[in-house]
Amino acid sequence: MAATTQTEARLLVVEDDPNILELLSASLRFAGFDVATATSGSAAVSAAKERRPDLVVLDVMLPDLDGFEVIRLLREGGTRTPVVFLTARDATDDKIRGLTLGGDDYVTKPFSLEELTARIRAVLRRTATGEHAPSRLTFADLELDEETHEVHRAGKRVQLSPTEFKLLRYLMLNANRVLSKAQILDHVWNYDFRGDDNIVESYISYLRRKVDTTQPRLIHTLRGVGYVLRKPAA
Amino acid sequence: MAATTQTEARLLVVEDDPNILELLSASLRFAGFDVATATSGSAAVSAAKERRPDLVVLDVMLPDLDGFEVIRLLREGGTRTPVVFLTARDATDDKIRGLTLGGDDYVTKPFSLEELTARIRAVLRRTATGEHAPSRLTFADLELDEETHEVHRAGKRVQLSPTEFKLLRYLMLNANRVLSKAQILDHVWNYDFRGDDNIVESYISYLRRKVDTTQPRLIHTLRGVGYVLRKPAA
DNA sequence: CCGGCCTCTCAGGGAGTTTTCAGGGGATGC
DNA sequence: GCATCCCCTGAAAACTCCCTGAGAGGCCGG
Repeated sequence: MAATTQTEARLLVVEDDPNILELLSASLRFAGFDVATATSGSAAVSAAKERRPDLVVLDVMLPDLDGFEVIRLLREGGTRTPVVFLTARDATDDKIRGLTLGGDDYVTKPFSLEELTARIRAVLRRTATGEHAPSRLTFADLELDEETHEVHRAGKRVQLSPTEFKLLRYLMLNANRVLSKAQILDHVWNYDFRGDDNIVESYISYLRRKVDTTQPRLIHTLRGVGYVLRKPAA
Repeated sequence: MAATTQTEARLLVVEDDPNILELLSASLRFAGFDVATATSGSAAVSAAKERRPDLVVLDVMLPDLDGFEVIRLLREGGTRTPVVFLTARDATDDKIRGLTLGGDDYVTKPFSLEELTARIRAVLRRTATGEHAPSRLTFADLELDEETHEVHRAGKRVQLSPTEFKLLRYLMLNANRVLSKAQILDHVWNYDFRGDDNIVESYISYLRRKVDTTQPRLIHTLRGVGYVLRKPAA
């Protein structure tokens, strides 16, 4: 995905399912993060002590220690590394609650990569030394605020559904880059989605109606290739 | 979540239960306080002498000295640091009673973070040099007074139950920020609450009926995301 | 001990959102 | 010009999430 120049934050991704781990590390690397991995709780603890990551992406269910244990061990060591947990959908787990207190966050499986990277960015933003890193993306006269979930086109506020919002954010993070429908599906939709490409066309259509009715048009179709967000050629 | 920029007051949190200590220090830090911790009465005394905190959050039940002893030792040393005590629910202890006289306060376990931070703010406000820091929150034509517990909408007095009041205060402290139901649950409800999200929906519904019946509507639902207190789109 | 307020749960209904499907139209290539 | 492929979009089905009324249970004050 995005060479969104993530200022090279160091991540530690902890996940025992090799498929998901591969998916995560590949796409987070591509998003510009410096990624290390671990497949068990104990390995995670030592890796974290050694590499001192800026943030840990941590599956709650691990073969040996569970995610909370891992964090407890790390924090006993005095490190206050922020965490984004990965949890099962139905996890009404007591411990999950309380996570939003210390600036940590969580994402429920199955998630979309857009969702996960957005949470990671948000947590890093909050814990960044310089107080308020901007949570606002802009492109031409388009503005999207990740914190307030507000979108403006040419100064006018636009209401978007969750999927529309994620799609637009993905386009904006990758402005001027052509994105295939498969690519969009892989990033914006949950990784277990098994529908067809047409849904991307549908959502592009919705987005155009809501944010691309004024000149100049910003969302362009490249027939047989994909879509791209860009200003028309000069 | 509250980057409510707490003017960086220095706190000393004294609590022997590691889970609660972690909960407290993480969230108070995140609320903008400069937090130091201690897990015993004697450690608390020396930490307080060394760091000179603006306020001490002090569990009454400690392994060595009890909270009152700690305070006695400190005050013998001439320091007049304000305190917020943490006590068990049933502590009908006489000593607790006298606390509110000296400008100190107490919160009974299990508490909500909203409750605790509100008490801390109130005590700091009272002991602040500049006499009366404002205890009134306002947003649009909504007014909430933390001291008198009065709420007005468009100049008209509104009666709220305790939970409704805490929820509204939390929304107002975080105006224009989107709050998920999980986040609201974490902050407004006691930390041992084990119910589901629906209770937040219920209380939002109560609040709307009491304070959001007039135009413009201020409490908005962001489907699939959370709630936000804000003025309608420009 | 009774009544009233408050908290919390449950479930039905409704509104908004996601997904699918199919027809039509424009672009592309022959 | 014609056939084909790809994309666009309206419509509707399927689904999810949210709102709210009703009521149980607890707590407090009378």
